[in-house]
Amino acid sequence: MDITGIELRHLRYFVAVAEELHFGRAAQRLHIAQPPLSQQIRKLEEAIGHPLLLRNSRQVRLTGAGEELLKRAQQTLRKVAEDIQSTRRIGRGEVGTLTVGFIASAMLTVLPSMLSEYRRRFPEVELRLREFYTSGLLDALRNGTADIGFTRDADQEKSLHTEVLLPEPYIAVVSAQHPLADKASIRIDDLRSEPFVLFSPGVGQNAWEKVMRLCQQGGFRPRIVQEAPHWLTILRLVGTGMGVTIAPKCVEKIAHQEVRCVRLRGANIFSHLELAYREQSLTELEENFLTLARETFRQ
Amino acid sequence: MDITGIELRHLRYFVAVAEELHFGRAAQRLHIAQPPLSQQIRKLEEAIGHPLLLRNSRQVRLTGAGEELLKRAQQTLRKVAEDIQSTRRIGRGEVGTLTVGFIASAMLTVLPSMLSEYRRRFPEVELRLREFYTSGLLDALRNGTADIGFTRDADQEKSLHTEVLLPEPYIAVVSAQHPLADKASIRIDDLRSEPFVLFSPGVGQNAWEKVMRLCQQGGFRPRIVQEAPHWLTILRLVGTGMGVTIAPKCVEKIAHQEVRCVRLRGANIFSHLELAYREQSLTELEENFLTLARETFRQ
DNA sequence: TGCCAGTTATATCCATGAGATATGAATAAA
DNA sequence: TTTATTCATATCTCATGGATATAACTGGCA
Repeated sequence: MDITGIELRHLRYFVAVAEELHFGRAAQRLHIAQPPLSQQIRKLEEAIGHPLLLRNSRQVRLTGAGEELLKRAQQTLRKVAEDIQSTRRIGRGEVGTLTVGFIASAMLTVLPSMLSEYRRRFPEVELRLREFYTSGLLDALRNGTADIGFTRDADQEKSLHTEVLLPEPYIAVVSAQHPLADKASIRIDDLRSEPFVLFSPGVGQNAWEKVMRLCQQGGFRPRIVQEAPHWLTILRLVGTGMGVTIAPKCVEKIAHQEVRCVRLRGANIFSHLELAYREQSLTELEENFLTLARETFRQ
Repeated sequence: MDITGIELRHLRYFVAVAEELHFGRAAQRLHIAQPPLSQQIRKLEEAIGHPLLLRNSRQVRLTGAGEELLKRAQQTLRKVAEDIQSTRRIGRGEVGTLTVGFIASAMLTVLPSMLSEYRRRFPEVELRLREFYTSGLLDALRNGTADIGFTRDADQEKSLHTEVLLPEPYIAVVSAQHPLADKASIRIDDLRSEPFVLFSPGVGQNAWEKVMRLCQQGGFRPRIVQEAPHWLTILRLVGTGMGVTIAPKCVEKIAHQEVRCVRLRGANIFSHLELAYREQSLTELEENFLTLARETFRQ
């Protein structure tokens, strides 16, 4: 038997004998009989090429080589146990790094409390948060810059999987001075002749088209007087009377005094907050995160 | 299979697959067929409780847990190899510490060059040298303060083994002014009426008795006027004309102008320079030293 | 001196399981 | 669709780890 024939079994047995200095007690501790223990120790000694234990039928002692190997084998056994623990913790998704991309409006939902809960449950996962527009987030997911993304109305992509977390109705946002400002609800075609301030189309083809289709159902094409990249900007502009906008319902959370949010009656198109990730190769880390996300948004 | 069922074999196999990312090539590298390799990897995954490799029949990839285990298993395999190397070096007696005790007169023989040669051959052995009288050296050997001793005419001790390295004839040392000073050789009974300066009897019963027997063969009991613990002291005293002495032949190496060394004709008692050590449990380190000592003194 | 007790080594047998061979299943490329 | 590649499954064989029984050795004790 050469070195490649040495197994952890030999080290476990040797450590037991070296610690007990007694084959019988060591065998008991290992839950095997004494003769096979003697045999395995002999094989180890043959593989190493030197005696490790001096036995006369009255006492067992370690040779110098045996003392050295005892010290090192104890280390090795401890190390292997630790290695397995550590591997299991990663396997359970308890340790590691997870980069989560999100669009700004996702932070207007239960996402913040979900992230908070995740940190509580998995304190040893380093959670990196990065804000994107949906289109940029899809790129980031594809090239691995982000592991999981919260997107809105993402375009379908091969290699990326998306699932709807939260379907939100659209609302109209108008200036507080606007004639429609105090209505409980309006119909989309009430806005046909209004100037529009809309989210920039660069954020995603699909998101843009949903708004266009909504207007189309009202029988008009919106007259766009301004585009802007953030809902806060858009709401401020709407507040000045520059125009009206159509937004997912969650945006009402950041509505201020100068604007009013009005429900859109009869609209059957929804804005979708989605969970997006690379289809293949979900780690346990990612699975754990996804599971919590689904649970949180289901309510 | 739980953790105690994990063997180095599993780690070796896993590292091969994880490095090759290909079961077939890994199996070749391990000189086994592919199916048993797959089986062993599966067992390892079951023991750990998490998948380590993601395989679809086109490619093999590591999971996060797999990457962790790969890194750690590589370390473990390297460590075990180093442990065995290190153990073997100690087994070969190439590393360690050896305490050698000796009597002063041993340094008048080939011992110094033997020690020099030993250091050349075993540079990683720390050689500790301690000077004793024979009786003290035997104590030191018994209680483990010294591992190997160079003694002279040691008393027999159970548990200590002694072997003769160098039988030396006795010589007479007289003052340069002494009537016998210029004889090529004398007989022991030529000294019958001389005053004697002798080595202290405390150094050992046997050594003392040998000198007594030598005188007895000359038909007299020596008249001892002085005892001293070092040959250099004795020779100085002899040089002053205080008396004569009987010494092992090697002492002539430190004879100075005021004394003369004279061969003793017809004496058949020899002083023995010996090698002494605990009988049981000679380490390779000690064996190597003893072998070189025997070789050196044989010449 | 010889017997006893305690301990390790040896002999032999059995059963587990590591590994081989043959084949199936899955998937990407042609 | 076919083919080539690759991993998994099924089955068999044989090596070997472990059990049992016993021998050999050694120190203590009568």
